[in-house]
Amino acid sequence: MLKDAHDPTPRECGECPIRHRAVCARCDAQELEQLDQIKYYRSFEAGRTLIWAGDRMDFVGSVVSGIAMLTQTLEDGRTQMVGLLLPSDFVGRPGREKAAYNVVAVSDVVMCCFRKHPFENMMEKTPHIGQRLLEMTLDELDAAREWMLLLGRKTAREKIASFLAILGRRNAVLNMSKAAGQVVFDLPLTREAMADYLGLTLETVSRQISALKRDQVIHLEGKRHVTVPDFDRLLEEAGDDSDGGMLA
Amino acid sequence: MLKDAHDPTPRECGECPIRHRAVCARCDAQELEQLDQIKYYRSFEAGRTLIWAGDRMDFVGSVVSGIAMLTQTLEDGRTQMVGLLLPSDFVGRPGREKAAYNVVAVSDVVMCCFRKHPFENMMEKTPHIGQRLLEMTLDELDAAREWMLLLGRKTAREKIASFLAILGRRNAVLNMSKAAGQVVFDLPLTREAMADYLGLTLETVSRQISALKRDQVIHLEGKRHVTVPDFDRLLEEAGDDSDGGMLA
DNA sequence: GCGAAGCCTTGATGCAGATCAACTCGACCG
DNA sequence: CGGTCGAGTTGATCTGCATCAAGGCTTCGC
Repeated sequence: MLKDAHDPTPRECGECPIRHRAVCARCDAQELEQLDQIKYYRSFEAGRTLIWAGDRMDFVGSVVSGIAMLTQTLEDGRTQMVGLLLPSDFVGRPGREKAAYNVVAVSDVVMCCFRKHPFENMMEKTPHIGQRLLEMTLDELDAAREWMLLLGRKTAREKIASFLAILGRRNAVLNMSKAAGQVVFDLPLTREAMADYLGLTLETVSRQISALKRDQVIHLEGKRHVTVPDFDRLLEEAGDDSDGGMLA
Repeated sequence: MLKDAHDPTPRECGECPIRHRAVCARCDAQELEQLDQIKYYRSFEAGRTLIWAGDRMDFVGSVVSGIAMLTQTLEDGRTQMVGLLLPSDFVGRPGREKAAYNVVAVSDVVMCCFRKHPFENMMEKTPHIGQRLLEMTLDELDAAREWMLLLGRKTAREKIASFLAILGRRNAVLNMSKAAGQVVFDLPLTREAMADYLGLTLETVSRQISALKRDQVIHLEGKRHVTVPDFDRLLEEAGDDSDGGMLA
């Protein structure tokens, strides 16, 4: 096994940035102490594969910081991203022996890992952990289904616009959207990773981004910094039922 | 609201065909009695839309018999299937007010519906129901991710072969695969529904099925009855990592 | 400063699958 | 029995994206 990028920053759960959004969201002080007994941190540098599909898994865990992707590949090398893991997202499946997907660090990543068997035991005794995991899994399933619509039925331009809209929406929530409609963010992925996300080639991704720039739907500063002057315009380009379907 | 096809067959949980696979799989006699208080059956005829995306949902439930599909549509009518519901599959999301997807009966369908609020209350008091739902949701998420690989990266021929392989595998399990490799089953979907499943047009579906028939990968009797003389051959055509990835 | 490696862009060409259209087949019905 | 309607097939043509190929920009090490 390869050595980690550098020693993970050790932390207390109390000062953990994902404390209130991860599987452990509803744990009390005593439960956190229990988790503390079975957890450890690991860091990975950008580009590193954390887990290979088929590997035996002896832990599950949460992304603490950074971004990772789940991918699947066909024998001939075609690859499709099937999950984008952000801080607080859960990795692994309790009860499963072997990893089903590759997990690759997009940026530098810190993970909070729980030894699998103790974690499974704790889940049995602490229902709200399973309840929280259920919520998170249902959210992921919704995201996957949105993504299936994109993969199956959207044009290349709509795919790019949809992806930008997702990033923009996430950022708008964090930054409490400055001014009217103006949204700004950085692309966290390379063109190739975007292509794997969207079921396109990297050339098509590049061309469609250029096209959206030419048509003033977005502005680009460098390769990664995006400004959306009119978010509604972007949503139109994304093709889906306007409003952004905020579901209870 | 439209009238149901005909009166649903009333049943006891004890003689329910999905008793041991649905959300209620681990319920004891007393819990079944509780469920009985909050459940009712409904029947729908083939083609009927059970639920429209955006509708207020006052129940969740299980498919007892028949097949239904979850679909999403873009404004201009392009539609993508995002879930295929077989007997025992769960419909709806506890905690959610409005339906996120259309649910359409593919064949005649009987559903076991639970009034939503009482069911949510019961989930809180009966952790193993939530645990069972978590298992089922994780399985669905895996299926969705397999599907994403198909939608994003497979050719039309591979998509058709993959779909036939899924049906064949399911049937092989039920029928204990007669003889060496020979697998037989009926297509439960129209060409159009298959197209919506696979992100293709119905013409392309038809052509690729004809091509697989021409190349002796399958035999057809009528439009719907399929025989697969060599299942491994079909799996090769499906393109994915042979063996069929049976994961713990 | 220079070469090499990554990441990205842009152009030329080809092809898989969409689109448009005609036709077949079987089921149902008066 | 003929008519209609829905499901499926097959052909001709078009087009969006993949593929192949060349080159630009930035960063890094020497």
